[in-house]
Amino acid sequence: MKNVRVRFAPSPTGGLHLGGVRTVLYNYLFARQHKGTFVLRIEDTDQSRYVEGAEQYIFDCLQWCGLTPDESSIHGGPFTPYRQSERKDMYKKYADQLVKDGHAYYAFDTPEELEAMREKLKASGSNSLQYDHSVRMKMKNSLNLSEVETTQMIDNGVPYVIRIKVEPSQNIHLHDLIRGEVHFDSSTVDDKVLMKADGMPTYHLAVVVDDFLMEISHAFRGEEWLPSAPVHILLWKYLFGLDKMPQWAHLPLILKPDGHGKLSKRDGDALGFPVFAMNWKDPKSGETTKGFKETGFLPEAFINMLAVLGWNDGTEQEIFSMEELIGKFSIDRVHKGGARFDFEKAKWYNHEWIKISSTEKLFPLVNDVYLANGLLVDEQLLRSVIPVIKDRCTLITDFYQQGNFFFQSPTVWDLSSISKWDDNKKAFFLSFIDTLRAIDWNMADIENCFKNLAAEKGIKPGELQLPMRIMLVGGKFGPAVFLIASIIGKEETISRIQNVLNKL
RNA sequence: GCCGCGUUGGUCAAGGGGUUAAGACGCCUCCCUUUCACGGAGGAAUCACGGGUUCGAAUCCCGUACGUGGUACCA
Repeated sequence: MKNVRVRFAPSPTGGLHLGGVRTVLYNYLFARQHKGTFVLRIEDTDQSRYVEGAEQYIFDCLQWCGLTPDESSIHGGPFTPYRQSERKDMYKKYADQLVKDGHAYYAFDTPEELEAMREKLKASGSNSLQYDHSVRMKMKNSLNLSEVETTQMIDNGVPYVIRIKVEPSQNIHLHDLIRGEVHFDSSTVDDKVLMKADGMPTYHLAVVVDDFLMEISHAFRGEEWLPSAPVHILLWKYLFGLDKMPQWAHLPLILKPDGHGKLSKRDGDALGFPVFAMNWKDPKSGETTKGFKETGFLPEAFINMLAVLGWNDGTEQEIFSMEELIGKFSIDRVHKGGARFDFEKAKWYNHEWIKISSTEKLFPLVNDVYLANGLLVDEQLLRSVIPVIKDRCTLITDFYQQGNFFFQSPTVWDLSSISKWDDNKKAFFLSFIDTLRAIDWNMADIENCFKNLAAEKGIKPGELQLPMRIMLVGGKFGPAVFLIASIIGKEETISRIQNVLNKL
C-alpha cells in the first residue's frame, strides 16, 4: 500500500457533532494503524456560513478526544495552506482545464431563470428537476452561445458559474470499502456547479483537487455524500486519472434515538443529552450547546462509545482503549446501516471507564467539579474519597452528589426515612457518642463499638444503621456508613450525630 | 416523484446455507448489602413481508414494504 494519508474536512459552521467526531475517529484509527498521516483540512468555501471561532473549536474538540491531526492549518504541513479559502487560486486552473477539454462549461443562468426551468419541468411532469443533459441545451450557457458571445459576456462581467458536463447513459461505479460496488447511471447525475459566481469552488471541485494535491490515499466520509460520488469520480477521471483516486468509504449515519432522521443538535436539546463533543457557543446567536465533556464524559468513554456505534471487532469485547482500537479497527467491519444513538448506553460506557480509571487520572477532573460547585477540598482527602465512590458515579459530575458529604456536613436530611424512632434509639446514639470519644478511630473499631452497643441495648443494628447514615450523609446513598465515619473523623462524626439528634 | 443506500429483540449488535439465533444497553426477578450503587444468578423480547433457488434459508436471488440520504451558486 502506498503512503496512507487520510483527511477530515469539516466546514467551519459551528459545533462538532457525534457523526463528525466518529468520522474523524475512523480516519484517525486507519491512519495510525497504517503508520500514515491524518490531515485536517478546513472547508470554508461557503463564506456565508462561516462562523468565527469554529475552526479553533474543532481543534479543541479533537485535542480533547485525543485525535490530534498531523497536518492542519495550525500544525502546518507539506501541503499548506489547509484552508480552502486560502487555496482559492488553485481551483480555477483545474476548472478552466475542464472547460478547455470539453468536460465543463460556463453557465450564465440567473437564479430566476433556474427557478423558471424547475417550474417548467415540474409542470411538464418530469421526474427530474435537475440541470442536466436533458435541459442544458435550452439554457444560457457556453454550449449554446458562440465562443464570441461567451467571451464577451465574461469580459462584460456577467456573473457565471462553471458546471460539469455529464454525458448521459454511462455506467459510473465505485468500489466502496464498506459497501462494495456501487453503480450509478450518469443520466441521473446533474451538471453540478464546480465554480460559483463568487469565484469559490464548490465542495465537489475542491475535494477532488485537494485530495489530489494533498495526496490523499483514503477518503472516508458520511453516507450523505454517496449520491454525489459520481460527480467526484468523473472529476477524477477527467482531471487526474482514476488510478490516482483515493479509496472511498462512506460511513453510516448516526440516527435520532427516537423518531426519524439524522441526529441533530435539536434532538439533544429536546431529549436532554449532548450531541457536540464540547460546549459550543454560537457567536451569532449567543446560544450555547452543551458538550459531552461538560456533561461529565471521559474522552476515552466518548471515543469508545463512538467507535462501537457502527463497528465491532466480532468478539464480545465492548471496552476498547484508543490503542486497542488502533490495533483492532478494520474499515470493512464497519456497518452499512445507520445506527440510532442511545444516550443510556453512552452513559454506561462512561461508567465503565470511570470504574477502570485511576485516582490520579480522575482527580483533576473531579476536583474541577467540586470547584465548579464552590467547594475547595483537601486534595489528599479527595484522593482517598475517589476510589470509594467511583463505582456509583456514571458521569464525572456525579462525584459531587456522591461525595460532597465527605467534605461538608449535609444541610438537608431525609428525616422521613427514619422510621420507628423512639427514646430507646435516641439513648443508643447518646451513649454511642460517648463510647466513640474513647476509641481508636478506624473503621473496624467504629463498627464493633456500634454493634456491641446495639446488642447491649437490645436493638437490631440494622434498625440503627439507616438513622446513622441519614445523620452522616443526609440521605439514603453513599458507601458503607462506618467507612464514611472513619474518613470524616471522630469530631465530625460526633458533631453530625448530635446535630441530627437535636432535630428528632 | 426520481436516484442511491440500508433492514437480526425497544436500542447497539454477532452470525454470510444446517446454531437451543451470541453478547451488551435498557427493563423485570432473585442473591449480596438492613442505604444507594458495584458484583453475581436468572427472565421477557428478534431474523420486515412475499416469492423463488436448495434436502435445508436469518444467511443466496428477485420483488414488495418500510426506513434513510441526496435531488442548492450548503457542505
